[in-house]
Amino acid sequence: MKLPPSYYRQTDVVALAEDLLGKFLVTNINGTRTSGIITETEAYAGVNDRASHAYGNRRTARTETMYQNGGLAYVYLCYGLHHLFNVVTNVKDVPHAILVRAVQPSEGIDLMLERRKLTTEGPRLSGGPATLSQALGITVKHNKTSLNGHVIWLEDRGIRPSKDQITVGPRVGVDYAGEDAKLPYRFRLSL
DNA sequence: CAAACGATTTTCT
DNA sequence: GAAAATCGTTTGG
Repeated sequence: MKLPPSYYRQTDVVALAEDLLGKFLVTNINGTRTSGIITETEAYAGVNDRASHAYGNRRTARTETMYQNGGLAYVYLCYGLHHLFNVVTNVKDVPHAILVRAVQPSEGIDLMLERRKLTTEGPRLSGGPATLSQALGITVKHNKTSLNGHVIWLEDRGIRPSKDQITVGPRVGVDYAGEDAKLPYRFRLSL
């Protein structure tokens, strides 16, 4: 069920981003499990991708996480207040990552509502890259956390999306990336 | 050491 | 639809 370490070392980050649709993202932060079905992802394809933090083989304290062997969480602060969760893929020194942009709540919805300070379910619970992190309790403290451990991990529970459930399009919020902003690296799943 | 800048969300008009 | 909120990372002097 839990995705094995070998899964994350696959080399085609775009194909992997699409494959993550329908997988479960699970956290167990303070002894309580919360999870959701991944419904939106974006691929960030390393040194040749102007939209990636690692474009041009840039190695800094922050991007170092992406250069690690696949199977880690890359969590960073965006706009000073949002924690964005990524899955690091490929092998060591190849800085590929997949941004998880949305999940459909599954387990622990009460706790997710509490973390988000909401009272009812809806798109605002975990329908964006920053809101899903907050709902699942993921923060920058979980940067470099192994996805093979017991805090954050991914599971395959047998959901096999059909092609007509998947929408492909350009990535969001990366206008600064020039031509690369138009690449079809965003994947959405309608259940 | 100073300054600009976001892989966004929420609120207000 | 526009604008604020808000700060670590990165870059330039």
